[in-house]
Amino acid sequence: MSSDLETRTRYEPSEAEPRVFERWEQSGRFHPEPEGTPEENYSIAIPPPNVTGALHMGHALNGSIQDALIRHARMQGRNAKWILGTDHAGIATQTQVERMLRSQGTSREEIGREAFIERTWEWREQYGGTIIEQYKRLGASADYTEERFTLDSAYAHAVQKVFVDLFAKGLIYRDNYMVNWDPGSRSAISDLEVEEREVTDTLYYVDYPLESGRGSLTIATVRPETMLADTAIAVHPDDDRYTRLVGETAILPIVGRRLKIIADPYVKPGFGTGALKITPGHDPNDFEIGRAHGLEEISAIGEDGRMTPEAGERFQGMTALEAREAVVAALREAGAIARTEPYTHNVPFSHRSGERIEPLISLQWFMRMEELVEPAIEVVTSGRIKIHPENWTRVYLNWMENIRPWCISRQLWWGHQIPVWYRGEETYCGMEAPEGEGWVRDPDVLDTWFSSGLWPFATLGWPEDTPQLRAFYPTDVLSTGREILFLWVARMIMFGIEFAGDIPFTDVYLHSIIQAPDGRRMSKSLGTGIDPLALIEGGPRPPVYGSGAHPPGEFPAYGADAVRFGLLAMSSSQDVRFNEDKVAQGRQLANKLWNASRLVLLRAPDELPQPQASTVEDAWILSRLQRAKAATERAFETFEFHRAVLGLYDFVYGELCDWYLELIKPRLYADDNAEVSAVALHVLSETLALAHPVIPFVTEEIWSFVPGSGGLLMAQPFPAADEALIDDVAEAEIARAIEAVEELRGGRDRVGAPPGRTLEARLDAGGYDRTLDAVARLARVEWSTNGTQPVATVPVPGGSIAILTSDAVDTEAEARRTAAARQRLDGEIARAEGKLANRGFVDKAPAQVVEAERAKLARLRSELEALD
RNA sequence: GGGCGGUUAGCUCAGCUGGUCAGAGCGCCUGCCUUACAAGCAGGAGGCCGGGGGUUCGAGCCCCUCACCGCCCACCA
Repeated sequence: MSSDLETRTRYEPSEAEPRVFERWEQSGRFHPEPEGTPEENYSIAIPPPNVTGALHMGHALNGSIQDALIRHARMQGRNAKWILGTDHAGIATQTQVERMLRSQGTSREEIGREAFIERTWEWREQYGGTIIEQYKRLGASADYTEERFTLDSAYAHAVQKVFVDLFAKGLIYRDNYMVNWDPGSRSAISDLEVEEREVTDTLYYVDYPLESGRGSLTIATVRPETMLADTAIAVHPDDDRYTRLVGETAILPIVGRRLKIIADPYVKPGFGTGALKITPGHDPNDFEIGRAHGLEEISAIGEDGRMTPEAGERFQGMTALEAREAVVAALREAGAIARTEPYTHNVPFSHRSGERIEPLISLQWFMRMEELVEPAIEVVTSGRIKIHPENWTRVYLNWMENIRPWCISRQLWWGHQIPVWYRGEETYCGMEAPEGEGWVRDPDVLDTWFSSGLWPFATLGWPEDTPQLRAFYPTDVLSTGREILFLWVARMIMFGIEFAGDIPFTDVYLHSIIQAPDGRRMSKSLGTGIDPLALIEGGPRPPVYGSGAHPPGEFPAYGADAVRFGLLAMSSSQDVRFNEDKVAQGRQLANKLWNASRLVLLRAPDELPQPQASTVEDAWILSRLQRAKAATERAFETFEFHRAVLGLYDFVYGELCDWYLELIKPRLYADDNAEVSAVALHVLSETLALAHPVIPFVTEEIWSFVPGSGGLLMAQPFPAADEALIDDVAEAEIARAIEAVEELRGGRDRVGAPPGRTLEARLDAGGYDRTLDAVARLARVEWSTNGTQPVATVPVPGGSIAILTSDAVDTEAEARRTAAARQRLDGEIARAEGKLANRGFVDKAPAQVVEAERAKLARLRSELEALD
């Protein structure tokens, strides 16, 4: 294997990653034994992806986050379990299978419920494993040995138990109530599955004649077809225009129904005509008003989206849209339409099917939330559960405080069937079918979110008292997108407290949403989505992703580490545009680590002493390493993953490779290099361990070449910062040397020195005692004490360096350059002097800030002086 | 209608409690096939930190306000 290291100058993720994953999985370390307490252990329950799903960017980002957290905890020596599984995803899955059936020329109605469910299970067998395999490709160190599915029999048992218990407590009830009817999936959906879209409709002004014959009342509506179900007209109680009419009766055009004119403060006098038709059967507000006033509820539109017999013979069977046209035509004919105007407003649509929601009254199961909400609020206000970023806490609390009943029944076949049976007037709720003949089970299934609300504990075996539950519940972190904070997170908290007896997790991390490069949502239908696997293994790059350095065509095979790095680097603010450069940056980092390791490993002797700093650069890199470790640790603690990865990148490039390795090359190439090898290897090993949670593959691969490493990097301790190794003196000296080298290189360039040429230079600055040779070598100069006139002078910390020789010097340009440098220094000196002359600054600023300013001034002055 | 983010180099973004904070990656320009890496190395150009007020000795960083952009929540026909 070591031949790879010698010959390969490029790290090949596609070659290494599958091999490394194999080793991990074989090691059994993804599966923790259910030992110890939840406090000692660490666990994360994955937001279960839909079985129907394929890995998208959201999964990949969240997977990268969770895996980083899990690996970090595991390396800290904690028994770490990443609970894995998939969700049966009622509507989504049923839709997919129905589509398949249609393509086969049949339908679910045709084959019947039992066969349909069977087909769906088959479908799941065939396609349900896809996303799990994709998580593996990402490097997810989840517990694959205990994969869960929300329809597994044990899980179903938990769901039934929760329902039965809540029913017994009276929190679940059945009622005729206004629901969001989704004509697309032919099911009720919850408020949270409704999305508002802006639509321009026509606002019709319709005259409703008064029964008294004394004129008419004009109302405004965008849905004239619903007037067939009107049962009243409402005006505001203080609306002087109408108060005299309250209690009178109007006649519903076309239908002729008598409508009472009522007063209700809900009506906005300023909107439309100030008179509102009340349709309790088809409008949520009207429904409330109707119940408050005891109005009749008429259902003119049925669950099939067509007009019911109650709409009248003329309209029965029409779709709502057809009925609208017919009603308008009839009204026009009767001269009842006063006028029309275009009207733009928000209209509810189904999140799932995309169809316009039809509010209607339906017999559904509901869950009362007040009792469960209270403790779920308390655990957050008390800080037992922390939400990150913090400002989402208020959003959570606000929603919880205004919570409404949850419609939990769905008119689907795929899901947890409601454990309720009916016989005549009797209703039975229980885990098993009731004894006796003639019972019919409720055909509806539960909202998918009802079952996924039990995820953190049902996956661990609840309601049984299992070792897994005892070892890993409560879990530690729940990482997810904020769009399901209410849909899912809030419900897990409520169910967790109520049924598992404790909060389900202590931290909720709401990650960024990654958008397409043009700022739109990543979506299949828009063509703005990309497949993370295409990034990892190579694949099509859609047009919106192609530009500049990344033209449309194919993604290169970046590898999983690069994708993980890139996604974490992008995840800073709440909405972030996908940036392929960041992924490329991750690939460069992997490659850099690989090559840095080659430099160190291929030269390290077999016998190494204890690593110990013997030079200033050794002390420097050890000191910088401690800072990198502390910064990484802090980033993990605060869920600031972009800082963790970009900080690592900066350390590896800006300190380890660009400077430390360059500084030690002469020592490394010497015959007796054991001492420096020991330090270099130590720093390399710690860096690999530090980076492992975010780029696990390449670090693990390199680790296998580290002499004496033995075992897996994933099982090594996570490096902790050692304060004792912080060395401010060494840091200052190397910082100074680096600046001098950079200044000199710039100077060389300006005097036109060929890259290979060694120049004569004179150091007119202090503080370089231990770095003289290093500066000379890295800047390719030879120190001289020659007092001749320099061809160029560069300012460096503590003075200046005079460049004495050169082949082709543009003295004029260099003079301009020196003048510019002088001008800059003059300016900075003036600014510093001004600051220090300011009494306010000297008196009020902290002493150390003032001191630093004085030191800065002194330094600038000496640099200016040295230029002359 | 309420709330939350964002507006910093050509592009995508960092800038933690206000004091070397004006940065990174990519792109661009100039050199280098220097014995870890050409998917590399070195150097360089490029920004009144969205506009306007204010607080402060000192403000991308705090306050107010305006303007756009994005998202979440919300029962105005």
